[in-house]
Amino acid sequence: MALPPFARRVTIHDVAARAGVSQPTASLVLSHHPRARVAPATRQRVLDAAAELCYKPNVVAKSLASRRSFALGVIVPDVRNPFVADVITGAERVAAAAGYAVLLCDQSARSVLQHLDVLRARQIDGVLLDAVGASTLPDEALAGVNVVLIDEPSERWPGIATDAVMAGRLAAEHLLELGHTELAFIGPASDVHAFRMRERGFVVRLREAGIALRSPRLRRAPATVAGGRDAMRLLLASGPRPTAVFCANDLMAIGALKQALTAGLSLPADLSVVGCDDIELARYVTPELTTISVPARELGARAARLLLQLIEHSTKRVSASQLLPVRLVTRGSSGRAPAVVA
Amino acid sequence: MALPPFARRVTIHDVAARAGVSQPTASLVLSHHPRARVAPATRQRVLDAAAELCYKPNVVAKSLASRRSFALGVIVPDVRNPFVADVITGAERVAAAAGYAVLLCDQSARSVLQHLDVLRARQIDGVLLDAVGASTLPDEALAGVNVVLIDEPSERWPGIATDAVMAGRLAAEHLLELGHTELAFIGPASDVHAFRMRERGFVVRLREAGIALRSPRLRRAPATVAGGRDAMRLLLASGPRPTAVFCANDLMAIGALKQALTAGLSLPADLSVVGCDDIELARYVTPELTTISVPARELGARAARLLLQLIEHSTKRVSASQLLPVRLVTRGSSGRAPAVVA
DNA sequence: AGGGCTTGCCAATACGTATTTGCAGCGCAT
DNA sequence: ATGCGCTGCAAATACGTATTGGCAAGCCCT
Repeated sequence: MALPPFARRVTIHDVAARAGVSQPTASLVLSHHPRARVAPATRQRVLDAAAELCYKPNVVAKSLASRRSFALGVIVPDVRNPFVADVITGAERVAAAAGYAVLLCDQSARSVLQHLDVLRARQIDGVLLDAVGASTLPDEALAGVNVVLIDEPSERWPGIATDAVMAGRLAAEHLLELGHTELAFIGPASDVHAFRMRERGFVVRLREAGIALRSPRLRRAPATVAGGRDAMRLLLASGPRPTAVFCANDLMAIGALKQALTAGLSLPADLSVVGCDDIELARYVTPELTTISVPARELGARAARLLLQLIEHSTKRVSASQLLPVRLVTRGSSGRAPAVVA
Repeated sequence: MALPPFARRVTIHDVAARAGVSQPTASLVLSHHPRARVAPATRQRVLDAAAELCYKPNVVAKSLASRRSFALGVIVPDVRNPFVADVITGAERVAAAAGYAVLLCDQSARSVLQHLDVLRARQIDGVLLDAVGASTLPDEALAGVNVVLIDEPSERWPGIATDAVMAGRLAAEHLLELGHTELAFIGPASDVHAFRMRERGFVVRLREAGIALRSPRLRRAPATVAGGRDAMRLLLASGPRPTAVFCANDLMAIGALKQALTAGLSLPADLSVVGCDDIELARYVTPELTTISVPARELGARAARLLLQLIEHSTKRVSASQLLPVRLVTRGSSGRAPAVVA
């Protein structure tokens, strides 16, 4: 049943007319209302008519009438971060499978608050906030929206997070086992919970081993390759060189690693570098990056599933936020501590 | 003027009531209708009322009434491809600045045709198709939608592309200048125009230099790191080794480069590798990747601007598709051809 | 002074769907 | 036979905005 050119889109009224029923009846049938009292024969006529006319419901009208948009917002710091891209991929697949669209909201395009305003104006059904500093938002910013936080546990909103403290601990333990005692940390001075916890896990585990991380060996920089590079440059320029560095994410670690090579160090003989996230490119730098693997896509997928539950079952309180496990992936950028420390 | 808790959202009716005018008048004022005949005093009362009530228009209702969604769809093969992420970033910024939202449509979540259906149902105002094989779509798939193709020139739809043929030529010229005569190409067997043109430019330029690219040195693989790695493995296993390889994108080049190192070659002494795109990580592999720089973000931004023009001025025929220039970025992965070829 | 034109606004309607309510007709029990 | 409850549907209304048409008041002109 080909559409004539320039045909007006077929609406539910057309379907109703062809089936010989009223528009509300057609709506009842087509929205698959569970306890809809419609005679089987009538239902079939409506379904046939819809099929013959290739009826596609107008989501906008549906949204207005039902006050649901069948869309999720995903607010992220930067799509270009491969970890973030993985999270988005996981979330979008789940959303698409459930019939939801995904509105991409990058912090580089608008602020989080602006994005939330826009999403509200679109009657968004739910919002995923990924590592965007949700805890620093004013209370009313998220009022009345279904929200799931990614990698940022909170008592106020449900969330899915990875075991960031454990990530830090694993990195520390790995380096301790390799005999390192001169350690450093590079991470952002950000509000993002996961970064803070990775740092905390690392620092605490070192303290348990009797090692204190003093200020020059605790460097702050943006969570990017350039940030890691700059931090490493400063680290090498200030005081006695550490023999191992843990970076808050792989991008920083790659920058740090690269800078160390540029400075003439050989890795891992002179210096071990450990990252966090296990992005695909961790395997493609030289030496390959030892890192803490974090299930990014799974993180996005679970967050989306949780959000859909919130929306569809309007669950008030969801089970306590979930923690996804992380694991150490040993590659070439980490090795035994040099025998003698300068 | 704080909102009372659980307040119904303020609608244009509330604004009209407070300003003492009818709803249509309020609508006239608030939609900034250009030639709206409204007395200045009335206009001001409406604006004041809107400000006092913190009126935020409901985009869904607006969409239904105006048959525009103020949203763009961006259909891409994979957000996790850093080049694609850059394109998206450019597009989203432009869209956001113009008040449009961006619906992310990843091929891994739904097929292009499905995405187009979904977008149509949402009354999408326009769609950006990035390297998604638009030329292979059935004609009716894009009927009635504003479309701008990215990196895939076509007579049927407007588009923004990069000079892919030139990219291939530049790579060829660079390697020829370095004295290479044993060359190879690694690229996907895909419908994506840019990849085909990069290949063509490379092959044609070599032919001009009297060099024919025969089959074992023209390898097909998916446009990913893994694809590049596998292709390089096969390349090294079959017949006399080439001294230089051009890859259709940086991801493949990184995989190829890595595999060559694994095989014990030293770069660029034994083998030169050239990529295409200049993604950020091209600078962070070792050796740093020589590549053809392609303005990804600019590509996305221009495509979005063009699409907005199409939408807002409903231009029938846009100026012929634009071609963005590319340039060679020489780094460590390419060098002079070995003196003696085995 | 009266007719035409402009100005400023409102009433009515449209957009396409969901939902609520009410009304026939039927079977059943008395 | 009469009342009651149930079934199956349609009529009416809502969602929040944009747009069209028309009407009254005021102006200018002759």
